[in-house]
Amino acid sequence: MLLSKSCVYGLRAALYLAAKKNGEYHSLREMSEELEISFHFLTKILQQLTADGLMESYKGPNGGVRLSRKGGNATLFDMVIAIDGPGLFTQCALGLPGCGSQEPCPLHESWVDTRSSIENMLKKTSLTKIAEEGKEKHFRLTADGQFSW
Amino acid sequence: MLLSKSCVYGLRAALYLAAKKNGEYHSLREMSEELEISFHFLTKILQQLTADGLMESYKGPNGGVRLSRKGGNATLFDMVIAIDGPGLFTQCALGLPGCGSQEPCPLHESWVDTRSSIENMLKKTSLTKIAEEGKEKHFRLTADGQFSW
DNA sequence: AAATTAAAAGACAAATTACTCTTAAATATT
DNA sequence: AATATTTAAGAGTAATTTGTCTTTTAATTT
Ligand code: SF4
Ligand code: SF4
Repeated sequence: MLLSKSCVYGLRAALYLAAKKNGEYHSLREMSEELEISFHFLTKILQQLTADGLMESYKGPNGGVRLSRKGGNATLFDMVIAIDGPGLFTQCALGLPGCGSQEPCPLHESWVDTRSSIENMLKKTSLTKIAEEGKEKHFRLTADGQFSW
Repeated sequence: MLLSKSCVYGLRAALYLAAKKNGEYHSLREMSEELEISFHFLTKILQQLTADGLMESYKGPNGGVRLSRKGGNATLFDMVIAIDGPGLFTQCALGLPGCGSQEPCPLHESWVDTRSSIENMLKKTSLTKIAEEGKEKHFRLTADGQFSW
């Protein structure tokens, strides 16, 4: 798997918030139900994202989470880094330490190419752009496609 | 992580055998020591590859494993499929079922592109080609670079 | 035939990832 | 002030991946 489940859930939640745009707080309960993600698990994941400054939260009635300024301008890459860390973009095809820093292997060139094609794709894709396209084209965020933007 | 550890170990072992080329059997003990992979774990992994017809094994003194005809002509893609299964090439960026078969999301196009760039890279890279280049250029198969072709 | 070598198979253990539950802290409403 | 709402934090459980150990099976050597 390219991305961990935590990461995928985090992305879905971030897209959810980006689509609602207006900087309102949305409760985790609401999000977990609409996105069909375990409430407590989602809580954990979004805690990471708020700790990382990509989201901000507010406690109490009508509280919830929303994208921070930083989060609103973020790309998929930023989200992936915040949750899965940089491993995907630094680690080596053969699991050897120090990719590229020592004598390379024949895989190196092709590997580094595809690795940065992943990286570039994630970097050029901003949350808000995706969310807008998502609303236009009615893409789904849930397995059953029941989620409406 | 793109590839599981099992998969990475399997690839290293396959490259090892491809580099030795002459269709001799190599014992798992020898390979596990040279490649610095746990003997028993490597055994399990290569059992999968022999079950899949990519390698063949021989018991008893001077026994071991070697690449089968099929394995000798295999690409990295074949190895990955045999160990990690097709998930990497079929699963979706957002973890939704049925990628592309239902209404797509805005991620779909970029996602499918990078996904097939991974796939193409693995498909165009044959084990034996890599092993030859590896010997020429003295690339490393182990963390410490001590392994010699 | 007996002993040795090496893979196959299966049970087991540790580590990581995925997920759940409970309690605490902050904010709002009454 | 008391109660309700909602996130934070932490402990605990389940599942998967990773790694180990033991026994069995096939082949060779003596
Ligand atoms: S050269 Fe190949 S083996 Fe060496 S670090 Fe880069 S990808 Fe890994
Ligand atoms: S369109 Fe997007 S969400 Fe839908 S299956 Fe393809 S990658 Fe996944």
